[in-house]
Amino acid sequence: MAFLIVYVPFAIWWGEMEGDIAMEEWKDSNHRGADYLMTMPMQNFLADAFPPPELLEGEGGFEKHGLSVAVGSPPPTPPPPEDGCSPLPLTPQFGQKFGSGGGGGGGSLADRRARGGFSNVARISVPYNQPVADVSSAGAPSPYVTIPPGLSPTTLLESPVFFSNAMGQASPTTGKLHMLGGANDSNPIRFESPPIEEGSGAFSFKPLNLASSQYAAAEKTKSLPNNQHQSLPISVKTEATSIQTAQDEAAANQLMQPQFNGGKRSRAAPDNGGDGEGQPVEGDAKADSSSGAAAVAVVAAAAAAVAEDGYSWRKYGQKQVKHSEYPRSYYKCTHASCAVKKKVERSHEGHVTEIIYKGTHNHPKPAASRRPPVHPPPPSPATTTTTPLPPGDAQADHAPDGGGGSTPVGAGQAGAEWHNGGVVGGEGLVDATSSPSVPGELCESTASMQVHEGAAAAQLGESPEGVDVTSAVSDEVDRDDKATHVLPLAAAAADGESDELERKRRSHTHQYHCPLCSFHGIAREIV
DNA sequence: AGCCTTTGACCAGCG
DNA sequence: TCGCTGGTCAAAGGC
Repeated sequence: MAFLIVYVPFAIWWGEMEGDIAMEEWKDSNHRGADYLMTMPMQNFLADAFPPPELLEGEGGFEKHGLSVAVGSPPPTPPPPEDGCSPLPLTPQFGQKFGSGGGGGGGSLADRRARGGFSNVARISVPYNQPVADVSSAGAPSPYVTIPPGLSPTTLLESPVFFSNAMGQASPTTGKLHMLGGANDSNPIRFESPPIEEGSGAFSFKPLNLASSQYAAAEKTKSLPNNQHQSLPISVKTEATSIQTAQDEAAANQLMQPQFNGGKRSRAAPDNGGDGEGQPVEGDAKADSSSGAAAVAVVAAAAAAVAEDGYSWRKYGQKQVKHSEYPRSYYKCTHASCAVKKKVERSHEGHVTEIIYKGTHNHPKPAASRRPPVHPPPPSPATTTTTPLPPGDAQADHAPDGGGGSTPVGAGQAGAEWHNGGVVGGEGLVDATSSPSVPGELCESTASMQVHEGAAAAQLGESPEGVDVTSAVSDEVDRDDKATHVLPLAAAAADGESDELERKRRSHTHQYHCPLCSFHGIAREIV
């Protein structure tokens, strides 16, 4: 089946967060490829959201604002985030023993290796440490985040994750671009319906950088003036079996707001692989966020949405997969008649590197009641600061349940500051601002995150700070899971994968930055 | 008591 | 047919 893949990169901001976040690199102007195929039947959602490739290319590529989303298969149902909390990955999975490999405990050597978890260690840092600048320059592919089935591409696109505010920056993905046309004329990209083909779309977000780890971050901070953030790659993929309709939007809407209210996390830990799921971004966000409370909320919601879909999930397995550095956790929707499943890969640090949804929820999200109560975020000092929170620490609560976590706490309240990757193309920033709270999964440091109202401001006419959204069109052709699989940017770069691959990967991508949390997100279209 | 996570084992697909 | 790999099951235990 087709997948909707979303890559959400986490980035860590080093140094100033100001609006400067230039995501330049993100865009890959050259590669849009003819491949830009949006074959998914998601047209419904995406139609507006994605600009035609041509448009994108206008600027050498893609970088226009907005996300590009590829929809592969039937649009996933957008799960409204219910739980207010998004789980943050607090607990690294380092010593964790990974689920049984096929062989189970006694299993084959391979299994043992996999389970050993040892292997992971070596690999862990790779993706995260790379400085953004490098990445961008390198064109490193970013990791992705998959969009939950519950979320419709549209939702994602509009979600705060990608855009600073609910209003949503105009972006191909958001589908709002077309609306913004006037405002953002500068943007090359307009959202006319992008060429989307049914059946094969893929929507993905990739994490750009990899320096998610605090450790690395700390060091880099000093050294990297410009490269202020490192990102952690997160990919989210969704395989949707059915098409979503209004439901998605509704869900999206729900995600946007309610979530933030909840303070308490639900138990379920959706994305987390069981580790802690994300915790709602609380706290700090508020500090600065004041400026964009609303926007923040939205953003957070979006983030949450990505990270958590608002549904309740039960983890039924974990396993180290060969192609992935990190263990993959398997979740099922706890709803009686719902067969939706999702696979979540988390880094040892607890960052979600990839989420793959399979199926579509055939039921409404869990009652709001489950949403975590809002926890007042502890004021975090460094709201804007780059100091990355320790993965675990930052989060106040994580909202576990799949849905759970959808939102982080107070997301609305929390003001996590997000920057969307500006258009790399060098165009003006599109600001999107970020969301206050990001689901832990997506953003570890959510607590500290603040939201810039950039996006909102943008709409308002204010210039967004640092939020850049980049979109690129890519040639990407991969459809299968592997194809969708996200490689850490750093790794990719290091590996020296062909430029093309990276280009492809980056194509149709949009970047997002969260100054505080280092969350970088990239949406990528996969055909 | 219910729900969830953990994790070894089992199963199916593929080369 | 075998081995590898990914996905799922289910017992045990925790909250």
